[in-house]
Amino acid sequence: MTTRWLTPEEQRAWRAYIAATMLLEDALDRQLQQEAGMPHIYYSILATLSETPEHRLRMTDLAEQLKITRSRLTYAVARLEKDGLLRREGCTSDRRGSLAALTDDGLAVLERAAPGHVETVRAHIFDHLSPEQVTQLEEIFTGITKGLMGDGPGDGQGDLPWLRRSSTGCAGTG
Amino acid sequence: MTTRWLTPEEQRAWRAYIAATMLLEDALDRQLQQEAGMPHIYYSILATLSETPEHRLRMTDLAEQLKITRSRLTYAVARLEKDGLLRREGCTSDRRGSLAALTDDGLAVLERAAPGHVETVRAHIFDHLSPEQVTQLEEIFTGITKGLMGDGPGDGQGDLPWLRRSSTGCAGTG
DNA sequence: GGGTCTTGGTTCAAGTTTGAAACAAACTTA
DNA sequence: TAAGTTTGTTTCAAACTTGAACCAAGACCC
Repeated sequence: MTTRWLTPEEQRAWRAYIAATMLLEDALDRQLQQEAGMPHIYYSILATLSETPEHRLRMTDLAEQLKITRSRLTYAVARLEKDGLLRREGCTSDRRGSLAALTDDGLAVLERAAPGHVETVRAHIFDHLSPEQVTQLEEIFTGITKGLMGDGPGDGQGDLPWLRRSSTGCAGTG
Repeated sequence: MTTRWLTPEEQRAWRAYIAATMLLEDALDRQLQQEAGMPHIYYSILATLSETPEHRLRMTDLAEQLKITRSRLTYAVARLEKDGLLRREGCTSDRRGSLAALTDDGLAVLERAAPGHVETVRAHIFDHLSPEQVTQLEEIFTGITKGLMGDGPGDGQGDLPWLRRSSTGCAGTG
């Protein structure tokens, strides 16, 4: 079948998206590198852990929530552990499993960096958007995400990791 | 001043954006790695060159158009040159300058990969969007980009590189 | 119990990106 | 024209990411 090229409108939207994404990632990384000594995705790891009741999560759950590979997460967690911001724990109920658990230091770093991070996000994004545009933003990217998650390996239906297994089944030390 | 945290709506939008962006970058990189043996940004370098009349551009112009650092571009161009997909040329009118020029091989690779790339972009994005959403997407990200470009080093006004200097001032060999 | 398959996670080597420092040509100014 | 400054680009070392290969533990099957 002959290629369905992008229309001029689509091209403009696509280029605008790419440009903004590049600049935004850069701005977030720079800000967090300055104020927390780590790139954005590392900060997100800490933030995600802090949102669970036990402040800990299995590696695979963490990776799937953040949409990164397990390999990438392994290295990131190793670095954060070396810095004392989180700790690894074995999983008692499934001895293959590993948990990443936020330390007090990690939580402190997170709380110190959060205001600056939020301010950056707000300044670069939400200050430019009307409430309707915020809604549009969510709808657009939720749809895209759904499409991208159905594609991957899996059955395309029950593939959402947080529906598959209890993440807290291992957090017995809390 | 006390932190202006994100509202629940903003949080949802932000998370949707982050998730989609991660998955999308992955999907594009994987597709282009498969079909063209290079990551998305490398493909974009070739694509950008192909859009100029002379199929060549100065390093700084290329970097600014793609929103990447000059350092990153230097390494990427070195790799692409090693692969024979582009060639470096000196700039005659300003002997500090370097040009990257698309080779015939580079153009061939680009043309072979383009349909698959466009199809991926379409399948993952535009197939999920109404025409109104395409317009919204452009407006939202154009605004964000403008904000991010005003911030950086520069006077915040005439800082658009393509208005500063003729890029073709060096392309004398065409 | 002994195969086999799957799942959770790490490791390896190669490739990519980063930010700062270095370099060189052009511009400015005295 | 000899500083000193700015601009265009590369280089360096360290950090990060990738995909494939690997290992170990659970699950399944007879």
